[in-house]
Formats: sequence, C-alpha cells, structure tokens
Amino acid sequence: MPKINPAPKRRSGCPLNASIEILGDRWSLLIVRDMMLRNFHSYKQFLESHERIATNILADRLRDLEKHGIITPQRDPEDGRKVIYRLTAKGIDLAPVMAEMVLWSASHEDVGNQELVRQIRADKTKFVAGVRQRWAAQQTKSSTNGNSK
Amino acid sequence: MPKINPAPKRRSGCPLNASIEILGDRWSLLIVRDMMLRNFHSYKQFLESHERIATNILADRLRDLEKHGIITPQRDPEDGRKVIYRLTAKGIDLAPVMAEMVLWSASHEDVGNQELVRQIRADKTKFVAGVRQRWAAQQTKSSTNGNSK
DNA sequence: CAGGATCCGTTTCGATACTG
DNA sequence: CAGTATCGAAACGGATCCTG
Repeated sequence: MPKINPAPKRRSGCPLNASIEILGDRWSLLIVRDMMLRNFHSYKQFLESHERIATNILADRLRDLEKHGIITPQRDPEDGRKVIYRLTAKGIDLAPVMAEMVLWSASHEDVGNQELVRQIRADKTKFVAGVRQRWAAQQTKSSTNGNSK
Repeated sequence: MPKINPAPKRRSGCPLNASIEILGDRWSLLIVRDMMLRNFHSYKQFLESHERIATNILADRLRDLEKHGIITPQRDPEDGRKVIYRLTAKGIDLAPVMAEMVLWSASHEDVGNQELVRQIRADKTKFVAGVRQRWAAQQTKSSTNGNSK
C-alpha cells in the first residue's frame, strides 16, 4: 500500500472524521452489507455478487476493512485453501447503521428483499439482535475445534 | 451528468442498490452531515468546513444531491444573490442513518463534539425529532415571506 | 479452483486558476 | 460569493496472469 495518507490534520472537531473512509466508500459498504445481510464470507462470493466488483478493488477493500478492524480473515478449518472473512465486533456494531440505511433506501426507492425490509421495520432491535446472534453462533462454531484468537 | 448508467441489471435483489451512490460517497455524506448537524446552508460554509472539499467537487456533489432529491437550492429571500441549500423531506429522513453513523464512529474512535454524541446516545428518537423540528421551523420561516426583513 | 497480483486504458478526483 | 475550466494524479474496471 503506497498510499501515504498525508492527513496530518488532527481535526477531530466533527463527527465521522475518521470513519468516513469506510462509511463513505461504496465497495466497503457493499461488502459489509453482504456479510451482514446475506451471510457472505468468501472472496468468491463477493465477486459473484452485487455490482460486479473487480478483483483488484475487492482485494483492496478487504485489506482496508481489515486495517480498520472491521473484518478479519481466517483459514477455513475444513478447507485449507479457503479464506473466510468474518466481521469483528466493531464490524457487527455497524448493524444499526446498516438497518437504517436499508430502511431509508427502501422507503425512497425500489429495493428487493422486501421481506428483510419488513422485518427491520417491524422491529429494529430484534433485527440487530438477530444479526448479533447469528454472528456469535458462527464465532463459536469456528473456534470449537481450534480455539482461535 | 452524462453517465448513461448502463445498468440493465434489474437486480434489485439487494437492499441499498440505488442509494449506495449517495450513502457510499464521502463528500455527499459530509455535506449532509454539515447540513443536518451543523446547520450549514451555503456553498461557502461547506467550503470552509470539514476536510477541505475542492470547489468543483462541491459543486458536483451539490448537483448529485439535488438530482437524488436530497437537497434543494433556493434563493435567500433576504439576499437575492445568495443560494441556500436545504434538505428535502427525503434528506431529513437520513437523520436516523446519520445518528447511527455518529454513534458508531464515536464508540470506535476519537471524535469531537462529545456533547452531540451524548445527546444522541441519551435519546436517539428525541435527537431525530429535534432535527426535524429545526428543519420544519426553517421551512416555514422561509416560506412565510412577509414578516421577515 | 480460490485468492489474489499485475498491467493498462478510462474515469474520477483534487488543487488551483479563472470568471460572472 | 458561487461556481466553471483545466490538468496532472489517483482510482477504477476489466482482462489476464500467478500461486498454492
């Protein structure tokens, strides 16, 4: 990563100053959406999905997300050649943001998966809790035999 | 915008498909933040603020936001040469998204304006209601014409 | 085959200069 | 003050190549 990021501005005078690099990036947001809402975990899934991200861009964003502590890569314990990307706790904390984004999006333009939208609209807290639960379940599942982290 | 947007993919199989153009753009997000949280309304204010947006980019994003129906420009009734940018109803509906973004941002890195963060954290609904109220007040103020001046 | 890295033409960005 | 014009730099995207 040759990017020097010359930002010497300690201007944390406003909200969103640092986070904007993730929240304000199209691909990062879509990757997080796919992990959170569609339970995607692999490079290949991200590639085949959504708006046709290019391989180099995908690799780049996965690195960015990791660098920001939002996802973490790990070997698939059942298939050594596969890498499984997981949301971190910080990443899963994006669930409320994602929920509001989906709601806003759904109420102002046509989107698919109305089922999901209904669900979030009916009970936002429950939706976030559900996301967390599925996430926690997968965490334990993958650490049962190996005890990672 | 000469972009033809060749997306023939009626793939609205996922949430956020269209909205990602605004939600996934750094500058658009910052402009909305400044309008919503700091009560900014003019080109000049946006320029002087935050991460030093370039003049052409600012003009471009203001156009995008208008095209997406999130802001609307209007003449300042008290000063004809000034343009005042206002959030539309759709724009103000972004308040919950913004609130969650600020909360996420604040709980994972240093941000300024802890006062605002406390306020949102204490009562999110109240915060959103407050944003809406200030907005509605300014709407009526600028449309009642007569009494100002 | 999964997960990239590299090359390369195109698009967008961003800083600055300029204009109504 | 509110933008537009310009131009080099960076990012994107697609295709292909590499590695385990």
